[in-house]
Amino acid sequence: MGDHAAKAALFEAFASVGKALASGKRLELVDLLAQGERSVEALARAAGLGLTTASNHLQVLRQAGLVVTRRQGTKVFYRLAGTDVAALWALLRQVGSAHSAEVERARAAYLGPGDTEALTREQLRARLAAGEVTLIDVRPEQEYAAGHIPGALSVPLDELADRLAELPADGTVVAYCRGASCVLAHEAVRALAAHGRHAARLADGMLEWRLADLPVAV
Amino acid sequence: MGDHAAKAALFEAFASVGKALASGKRLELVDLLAQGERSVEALARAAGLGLTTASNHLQVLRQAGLVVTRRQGTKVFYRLAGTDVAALWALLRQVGSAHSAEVERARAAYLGPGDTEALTREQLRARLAAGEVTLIDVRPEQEYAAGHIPGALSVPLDELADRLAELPADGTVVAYCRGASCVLAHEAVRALAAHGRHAARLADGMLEWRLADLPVAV
DNA sequence: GAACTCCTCCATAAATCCTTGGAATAATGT
DNA sequence: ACATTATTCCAAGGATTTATGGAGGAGTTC
Repeated sequence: MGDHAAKAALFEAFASVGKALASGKRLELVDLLAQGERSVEALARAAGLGLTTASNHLQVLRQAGLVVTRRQGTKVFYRLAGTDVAALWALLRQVGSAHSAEVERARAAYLGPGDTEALTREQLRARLAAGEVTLIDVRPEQEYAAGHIPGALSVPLDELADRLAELPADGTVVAYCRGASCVLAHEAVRALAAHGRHAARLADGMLEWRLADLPVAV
Repeated sequence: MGDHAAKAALFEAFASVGKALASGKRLELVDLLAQGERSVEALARAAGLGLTTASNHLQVLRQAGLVVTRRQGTKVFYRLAGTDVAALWALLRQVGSAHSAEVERARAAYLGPGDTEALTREQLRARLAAGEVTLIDVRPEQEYAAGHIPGALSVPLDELADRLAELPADGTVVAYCRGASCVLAHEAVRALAAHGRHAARLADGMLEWRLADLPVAV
């Protein structure tokens, strides 16, 4: 009947999923994995973690069922266990942004002043279809290769300053990156504006684009 | 620029939302709050927690922005900070059920054999509209009062055995409760079947009904 | 099979979290 | 003012989690 122990066990099982989301380091890993699969070493480097530390965190994520692995040669590639995991990460972020003052403060401090022009996905699609904008993907090239918005040009943020010549001088350039809390597009817009270009950014990023089931090019 | 400390701070801020979801006890509180607001004492009693323990957990949830409070006289009522929080809880459960073997095991152990007939929301609406079924809400009366499916009769599980006379002997009775991992409807169906009634349950429950923006009676 | 790469497992110390009782606070009633 | 009810704050122990080195396993190359 009202089996107390069984109920507690079920909620503890759900909590182990919550626990997986209870560390900033692990969330960084999830955020990276939402862009595509990666090896342990690549994840550790990208997240600035020690190898064993990264491996430990990945075990926690795996135990909770959020990620799965694939072995290729000596390397082990991790990826998210499903679209629903990406959706969970996106929703966690949204809830935090909507209700936590602490998140809002940290968001503003990291992303910078919210004065850059932002386009919704729908606006971007319309302006892309009309040929009114040049779209650039400012994530690292590897992430572009794992899937990007059709029509986007890969211009990693590092290379942006050197590759301004490739972008039309008079049109609007729209930058996008990983997702709603990714800093790359913000910085790209500021850099472009500093060079006198008219620039805007996609309000969120590739994560939300995929979740909206919009077409993805590879 | 690539301000490492600011990025870490933002992800830690998101993680504090994750931490709020990292305890089975807190998830029980969230599950209760998804049914409607309650006082601290009522929550502690319903979740089987010490008063100070419950208050502590509620502080964690509040700090993360998942719940908000309202004072009325000497009592403090807690409620979820928004629909998105309920959605987050529902999605966390779904992800756990989909990918974690541990969750599946605990779910089966708590909810019992999955042999009871389940209806989707759409099926239920159609059969209700056609007058083919009697719908009963087997949650505690207080939760029914805070909002229920239109046309449902309040028959808390405790009272079900004594109130069989109120239910048609030859029709189908459909029971529902809090949500997808709530045991009440499962037990109600088993109890009804044991008394020779034809019974089924709504596959999920009130939480998902609200999230689907279906009409709610009060 | 020896050397090598990549990753996981284990042990440990530091940090953090959970639970619990008792004191403090806030609103209400006498 | 004082007592009462409902909740939060504080402190302390015990349990859990985290970061990090070093040992061990799996797969590849020679």
